Amino acid sequence: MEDLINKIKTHLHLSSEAEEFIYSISKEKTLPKGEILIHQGQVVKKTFFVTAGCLRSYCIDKNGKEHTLLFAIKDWWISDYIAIHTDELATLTVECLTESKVIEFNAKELDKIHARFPEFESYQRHNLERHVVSLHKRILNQLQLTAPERYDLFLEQYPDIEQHTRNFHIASYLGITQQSLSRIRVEKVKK
Amino acid sequence: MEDLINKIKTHLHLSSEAEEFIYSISKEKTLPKGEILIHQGQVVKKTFFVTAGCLRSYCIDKNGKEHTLLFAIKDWWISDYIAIHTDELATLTVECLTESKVIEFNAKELDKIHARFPEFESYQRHNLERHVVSLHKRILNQLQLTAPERYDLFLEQYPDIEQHTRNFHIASYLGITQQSLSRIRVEKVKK
DNA sequence: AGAAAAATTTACCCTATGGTAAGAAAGCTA
DNA sequence: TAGCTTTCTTACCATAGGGTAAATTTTTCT
Repeated sequence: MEDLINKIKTHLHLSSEAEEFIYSISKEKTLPKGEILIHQGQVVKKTFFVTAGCLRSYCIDKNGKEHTLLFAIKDWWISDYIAIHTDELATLTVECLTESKVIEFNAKELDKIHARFPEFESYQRHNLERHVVSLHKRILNQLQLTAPERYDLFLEQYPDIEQHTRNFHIASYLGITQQSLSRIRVEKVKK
Repeated sequence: MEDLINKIKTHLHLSSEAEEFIYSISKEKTLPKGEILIHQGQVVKKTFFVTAGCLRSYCIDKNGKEHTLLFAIKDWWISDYIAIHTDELATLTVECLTESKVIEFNAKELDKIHARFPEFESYQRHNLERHVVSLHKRILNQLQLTAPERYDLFLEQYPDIEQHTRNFHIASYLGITQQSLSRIRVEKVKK
């Protein structure tokens, strides 16, 4: 819980009322590896702030193949924002890749923070702007880089994540098969 | 100019002061086809609201190939938000695909609207949330769909855009070559 | 309209990545 | 630690899409 409060405080003066509000609507949880927090096809009400461990969100396509949208480690948020903001059922699944600690919020309740404490508006706007930038970059990288280049970039961007993930998770993030990633890794070692 | 004001008014009560502010910091422009609004490698200061015509933003990779990030038609915003929000030089180029009308803003000045008229905060937050959702969907589509499927979806999402764009623009958005798109189009006609 | 430029199509072959399957390695559980 | 399960690697062949180039069509310019 401290982690979230501290993170906010680096960007914002947090009144004791606002801090109290955050406490009142959140629940800290420790989750085992493999736990599913959001199930594809179900209603999505929750959003999670990660304080330890590693989670990922992914969709399953018509052939049963998984495609990873996001890995979330300490200090990241994770949920199915497609579902939350379009009021549809989950297209994503969110699972714990390792034992993890999260702070759970009801997304609709959390949203009220902006009305009650307007100083959160611009904080949240900045978060969203940064997120948009990272998504723009990811799309451009997917368009212009080869699979080995994307893998190298991934390792730069998530330097410690291989402790937490299996290779097939990374492959499904990069848009290649597990076998291709395995070949790419072999080539890297040769050099 | 009316278009922008009207668009905002569908989401927000717009005070006459705020309307006045928007007028005071904006400039309406008619641009010929081929005009470049943002040049890769230069400082980005401006952002554009499109009221007529069609523009696109794209990057050029190390082999000289173009990759389209976004097409913008009536009522869309376009700029290089990577550059604006990271204070770096433009990685993108923004060009007019047809003669177009835009409302030009200095991005930093426009940003002040949130401090001066706080009601814009939540409006902008919602815009960003919707944009994030569309980017999440695009990434998932790129991961799970074949090129012909992505093309079909593109035609659904931008039903009238083929009037404005060349096929190689669309190919560079879908992440395929012009030649592949040509083959896909031939196959579609056969069915 | 006619010439020039640009875009599209088509054909050829090539390469990166996919699919399947089997064996090896690693990780988990009792 | 043994046995079971999952993941990773390797090998094979298959295929989607890429690269080059030339012919054709469309668009632009004067």
